[in-house]
Amino acid sequence: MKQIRRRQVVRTGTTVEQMVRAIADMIVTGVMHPGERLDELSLAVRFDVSRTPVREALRELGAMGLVDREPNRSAVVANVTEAYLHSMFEAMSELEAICARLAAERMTVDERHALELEHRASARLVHANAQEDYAAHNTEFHTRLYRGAHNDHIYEMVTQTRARLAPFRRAQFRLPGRLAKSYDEHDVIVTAIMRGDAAAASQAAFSHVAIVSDASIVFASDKAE
Amino acid sequence: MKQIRRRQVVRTGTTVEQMVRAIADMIVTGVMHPGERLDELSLAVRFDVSRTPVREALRELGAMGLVDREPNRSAVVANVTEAYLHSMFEAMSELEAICARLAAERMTVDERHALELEHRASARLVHANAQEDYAAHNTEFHTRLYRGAHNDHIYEMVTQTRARLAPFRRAQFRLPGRLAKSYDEHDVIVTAIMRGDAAAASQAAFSHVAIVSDASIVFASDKAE
DNA sequence: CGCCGTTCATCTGTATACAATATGAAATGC
DNA sequence: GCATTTCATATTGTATACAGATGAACGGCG
Repeated sequence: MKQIRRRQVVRTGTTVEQMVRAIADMIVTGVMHPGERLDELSLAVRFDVSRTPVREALRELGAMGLVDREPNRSAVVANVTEAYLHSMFEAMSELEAICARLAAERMTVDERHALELEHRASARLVHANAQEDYAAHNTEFHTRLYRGAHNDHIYEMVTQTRARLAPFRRAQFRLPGRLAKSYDEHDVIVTAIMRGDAAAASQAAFSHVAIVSDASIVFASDKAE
Repeated sequence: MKQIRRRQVVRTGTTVEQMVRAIADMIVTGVMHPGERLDELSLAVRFDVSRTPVREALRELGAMGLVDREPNRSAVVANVTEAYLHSMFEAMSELEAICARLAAERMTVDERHALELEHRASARLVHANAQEDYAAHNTEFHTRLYRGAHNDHIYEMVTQTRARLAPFRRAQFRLPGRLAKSYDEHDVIVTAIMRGDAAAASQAAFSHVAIVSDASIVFASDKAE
């Protein structure tokens, strides 16, 4: 009498892994905001499963750092301290620098070519001030860098760090002129990588992320309620 | 009528967090070997809880990378590929280098002093060839470096990476002469940090870990059955 | 009028029951 | 005798039931 309406909600096979991805996605893409509650029952209803797999998903998200959990409290979208946020941005700079350096040394000819193409293609988006599309390109660009380092563990770390930072830098490309600056910075990185200049690539990648960090931290503190 | 016998086995409050730590510890300290099964029922009996919290602990360990999980199979102690192992060691070098650099720049006077004391104290262990004790000292020494970088996120990453590597470098100080070499390498790092030479500290830390990596990988492939 | 304790609703933590899947052994056909 | 199928058993995956904790509403009492 209480399961009259089934099958209305998320409509997946709904394994725990899929739930993890779905929830992580909501957090990373900003559908859910830091501090927002994730109560088990609501999620269970939403995904049309019992609380058991929901709990497992939440625990996994907790281990990833995307949600905060305390005993006998609902999990909440991770709401990091300003100090920790700063440490993540700094770590991100360091990781990007490493990736750029290794990429300059290790990328295959194909990878270099693809990176350059991706980069050149984004020029159009800058001129059109297509912020959404540029953001997507930006993700792709950086992912190519991370992959280009040819180190799976570093890739894991940088990807996870990036995911955890995502909720805090949503608005980065809204800053006036940021698109063009981003493009120029990418250009320096690409140029260095193309000529195999590890030091220059590393330096450029470090600054690039550091700049984004500064801007984002401002925004993050803006929307702190 | 069926809970006559409780409280016989592991004797903790046995929260999930404690189980995670306990199992992680068994893996990291080498009580359990890569590939070994972790079946839920055995663990449940062992910790005197039901399978539900055990499953959550295993999922968390899976997220940490300490155990591998596949659908409908028992979790097993993580058994990484040689390629991935190599990527972790390389990442470890990079992270250590970062920590040493930042530590050289940021450590407080007290921290520097404590690091130097810790280091000097270990000389005795080298002469006595006290491998176990030196291993403990070594952990402490590196932890001081990580903390000294004053970056919580990097600390998390390096700590987690170190934990995942632990099962694969158990025997590092068994190599003849390794203790003395380790001490000398630490010495270079400490000296550089004491005089605030970030570049030298970074370089020394990088090589130090890279050397350990080489040795460990040999050992790891030795004992691959 | 305000403070404190009680009660109740809500939610998490854990145990248990059951369903689904994989594994290994026995049995059967070739 | 070997391969294959079938079935039993062990183990994971999920749902449900219940116990414990937390927070809020309410009412008594100073």
